[in-house]
Order: sequence, then structure tokens, then C-alpha cells
Amino acid sequence: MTRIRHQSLDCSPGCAVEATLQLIDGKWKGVILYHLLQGTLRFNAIRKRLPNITQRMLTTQLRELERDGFVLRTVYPEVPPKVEYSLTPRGRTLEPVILALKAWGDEHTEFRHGREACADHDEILTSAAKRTK
Amino acid sequence: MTRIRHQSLDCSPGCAVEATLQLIDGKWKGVILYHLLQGTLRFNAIRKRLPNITQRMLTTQLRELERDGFVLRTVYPEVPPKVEYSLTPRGRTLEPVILALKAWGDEHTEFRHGREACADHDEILTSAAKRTK
DNA sequence: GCCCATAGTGTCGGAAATGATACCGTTATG
DNA sequence: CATAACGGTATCATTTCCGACACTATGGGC
Repeated sequence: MTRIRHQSLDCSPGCAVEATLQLIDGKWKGVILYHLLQGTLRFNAIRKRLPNITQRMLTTQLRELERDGFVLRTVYPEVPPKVEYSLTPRGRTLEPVILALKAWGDEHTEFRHGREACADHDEILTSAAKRTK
Repeated sequence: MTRIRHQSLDCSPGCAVEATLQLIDGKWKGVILYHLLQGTLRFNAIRKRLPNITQRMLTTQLRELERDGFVLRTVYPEVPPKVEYSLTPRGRTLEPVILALKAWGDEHTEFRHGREACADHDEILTSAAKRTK
């Protein structure tokens, strides 16, 4: 694991733009950060908000966000496991960026929200259990 | 060509974030947009600002930006060819986003700028000519 | 003993993004 | 006739990302 994206940064002022993009790029990081802006969430809580993400992907993205210092991972020594994710102070500095992305998206894109796509959150989460048969 | 990234948008409010990211994602789009914010540029002018991009990549990214309505491509019927790229009004609506990305990058990342990395712009641009031998 | 919930990991394969390299077309110029 | 300038294409290989799917660990409740 531990992907390193676009290894080398180019020079010139534009670099800062790329540098930031590299950190929040990754198919799900933007949304994850967005949801964490609204508060601490447990693993499965995030999963419910991202109906199409696989468990592996969620783990990967969260680990990368943690590695980059944006997210704090807190494991409670309980059974069944309880793991909470929250933004670090550094993570919170991304707020303006995330909000800018969101604002633009809200204004300039139409996408079917709700219904067809959202319908089956829980279904997904429970299907694992069913398959255990 | 004509890559379609992350085809389907998920539902929920976070979507807007992803939707925007999908459009400006692509290893070079962010920087390209940033440079175009500062004015119209010719193909090779952009190339000089992005020392490590290949010609193919620059073309590809510009075409995608054009397709998404962010960039206007103006071809002058001259020889040798002259092609100018500029932001459309829609492209300019991305300004706050790009600037937010830049601002964050400037504040929160250190990267060697100048020197080593920048040194050889023209070298790159002239090497093609040399190789023609 | 067996199942349940939660939060993972491991492995594999395909798709997508990017890179390297070489070639193209037009005309003015020497 | 060869060359150079500019802005490309075409082709192929590589790298990276992502999804499907199966498997794991733990301890409480039945």
C-alpha cells in the first residue's frame, strides 16, 4: 500500500495547487473529509454515507488521510471494535478548500441526488452478514 | 481518449465535492488552470511553465478542459501554427477553488521551488529540435 | 461450541492515467 | 531542396488506482 502520488512536485508557483490536489485526490478523500468536517464518525458511519465505497477503499483512504496528518484515528479497546475518525487541527485547515469545492459543485453541476443512488445504504451494510451463511 | 473519470457520482451532499474534484483532477489540470487565470497563453507558453509535462499530456489535459467548458481554444490559421488558450467565463468561476488550493499549498507544504527543478525549461523545448538530426 | 458485530487484511485482476518515443503538416527562408 | 517553427497525433509500455471477494480477530450472549 502506501501509494505515493505524483512523486515529484514541479517548480513554479502553480506547484502549490498541485501539491494540495495530490493530498486530497483519491477517489473518496474529498467526500470523506467533507463528512468529517461535520464531526467525528465511526468507520461504519462513514461507510453509510458513501454507499458505493468498498471496505478496503475506505480503509485505504482513511489510512492515507491519517498518514498525511489530516485525520485522527482513535481505537477503543472494546469488542466488537470501535474506531472513531476525526479531523486533526491540520485537517481542519482544509475546510476552506473543501467548502470551495462543495460550493462550486453545488452551483455548477447537476447530478441526481437521492433516490436511485441512495436507496440502499443499509442493504449494503447488512449484506455482508447475510453472505456469512 | 475522452476519459470518463469515476463515472457515477454518488448521492448525498458530499457529492458536490467529488463532482468538482473529478473535473479538476488530472495530474496537470490544476496548474494549467492556475496559469490560465493569469491570462491567455499559447501552447508552448504553457509548456514552458510546466517543465515536466509531455506534449501528449498537455494536449490531453487541455482538450479535457476544453470539453468541460473551462478553456477556450483559439486556432490562428498561420504558419507556423498559433494556438491560444484562455479561460471561458465558466472556467473563471473556478477561480475561488483554484486560489483556495493554492493558498493551502503555499501555507502548508514545503517544496523546493526554483533551481534544480526549474533550470531546464528551454532545454526541454529545444531538445526535440536537436533530436531531429 | 456457535454466532454476532465491528473493523479490519490479503490477493487478484482489470481499468484508467500517465509516460516515452517517434512521426506529421504547413509555409517562409536560405 | 532542406530546414526550422509550432502544435499537434499515433502507438506502445508502464504505473497507479480501484473494485470484487474472501478471510481474520475478539469477546459477549445463547
